[in-house]
Amino acid sequence: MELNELERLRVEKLRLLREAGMEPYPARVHRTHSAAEAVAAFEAAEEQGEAAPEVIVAGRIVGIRILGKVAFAHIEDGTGKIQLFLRKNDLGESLYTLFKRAFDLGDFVEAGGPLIRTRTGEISVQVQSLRMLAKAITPLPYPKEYRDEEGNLKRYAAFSDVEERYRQRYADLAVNPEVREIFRKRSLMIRALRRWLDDHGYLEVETPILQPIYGGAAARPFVTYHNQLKQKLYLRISFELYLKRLLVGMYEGVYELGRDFRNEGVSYKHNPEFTQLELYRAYTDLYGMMETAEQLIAYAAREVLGTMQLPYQEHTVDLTPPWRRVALHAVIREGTGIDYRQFPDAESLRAEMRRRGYEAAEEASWGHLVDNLLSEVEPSLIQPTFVYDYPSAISPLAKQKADDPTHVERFELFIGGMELGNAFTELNDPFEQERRFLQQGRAYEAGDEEAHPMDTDYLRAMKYGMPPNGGFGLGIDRLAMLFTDRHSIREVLLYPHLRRKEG
RNA sequence: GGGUCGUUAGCUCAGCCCGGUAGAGCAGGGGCCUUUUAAGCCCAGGGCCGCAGGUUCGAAUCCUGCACGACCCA
Repeated sequence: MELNELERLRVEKLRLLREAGMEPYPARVHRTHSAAEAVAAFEAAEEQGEAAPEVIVAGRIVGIRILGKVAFAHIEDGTGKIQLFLRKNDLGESLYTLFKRAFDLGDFVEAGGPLIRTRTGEISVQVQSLRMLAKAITPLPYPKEYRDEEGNLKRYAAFSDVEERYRQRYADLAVNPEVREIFRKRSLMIRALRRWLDDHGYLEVETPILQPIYGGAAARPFVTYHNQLKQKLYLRISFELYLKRLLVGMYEGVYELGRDFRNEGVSYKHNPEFTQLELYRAYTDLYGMMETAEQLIAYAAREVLGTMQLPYQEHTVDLTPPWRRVALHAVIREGTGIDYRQFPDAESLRAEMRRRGYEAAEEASWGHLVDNLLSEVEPSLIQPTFVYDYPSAISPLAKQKADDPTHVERFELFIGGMELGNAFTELNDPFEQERRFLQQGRAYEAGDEEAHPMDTDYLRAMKYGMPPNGGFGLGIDRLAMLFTDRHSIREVLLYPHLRRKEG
């Protein structure tokens, strides 16, 4: 192990501890109270006029102030912080000296003694016994905390280098409590989504991540290989086709919450693997899914944040249902001045887009050009908005509108200027589905690498009869961004993808 | 993929324009200090200045390339 100067000094302290008969990495812990429990126990005793309880607390040292023959330290555990008050008279010469010489910021320790209030009124453990639980060799970049003139808690030189925070997330979490809070909220959010679905007749299921044919979205897959079966396999880009097969199998409502993988660029709202919720429900449609989306997300906000008014970047997002519903052609015309319905082929739409100063790639199909126009509008869709009626060409799994087969019953949900969800009245006509797959095949031939592949087993399932149904997919990471007011998906992923770096 | 910016001590940063061989605060080390909470005071340390090359008597500083990251655009 290569050690720097600071680490070598701490290794020397390991020796000091062992010489004093104190094992730096013992197996047993004798904690009687968490930090929060100790504080509560003291306050309860104080209120009852009883003697202060004796406790043993355990945690990481996050602050030390040595004043001579007396010292103060704060330790932190999963419930919060508590102060240790150490006196030479209480600990004895040798243990007190060992504390001064061998205990550092970042060490996990155990301290026992009665609870007291110090002169400044802070509830503290007046330490009689002290053990090392795990000596830290590498110093954690603990910031200093202080209160400014207005009394706001400020931090001095906090560990904030974005790259290092992601590469060493453990250190980030250890020293930045607000980062821990992001992932706590994320977990509560996912729990709330599950609870709502479980309470509304959805069955949670698990479907293959390794798939012989990928599908359910427009994206390039990661490819892998099964050696024994001598078979190419894809990491799933969505759960859609496997979940809808289950409706053929007579489940009325199913959902899956898990990881999708898309072999595409990284951005503030894209990571190659991301978490998705997909749900499907028989005997409903696009409009049922709009209500489901509203109820589900509003419920999670109420449970996790206690409010429907979310501060997001410089905006306040109001999640109170019902949400705005606007047709795709209308929202695009509103934002760009182009009514794409007047330009029904790629050539004329491309010309019109260029005339208005928008980029339009030569090889882009009509459907993709429409999608490009939507991207122009996307950042302005801050309040929850269902954009509905999408071109069939870019929606091979959705049912066409009865009065306009060039469009399908599909919506995308936008909140905070991001696409959060996608839903259809699901296509359940096997012959139409076959035509769509063939159409996608032609698009692939024409150079669209994201075109949907043919899936004959899916067609076979549909031929047995698939009930009319609605489906909705929700980007969990982006919802977490919204709930925690983070502008980057990496802030809501514990281990975001980074390029490898030597050393 | 393109553009802009960044990378200096364990952490947070200054120094770079205008080249002369590296600084601060915190952390760490030694000392004083028996109620502190950014504790205080004194002393002494600590650096492949992202990597490689070029220009120059001399490069953290100027130039080129590369790596990694941030932001914007595609």
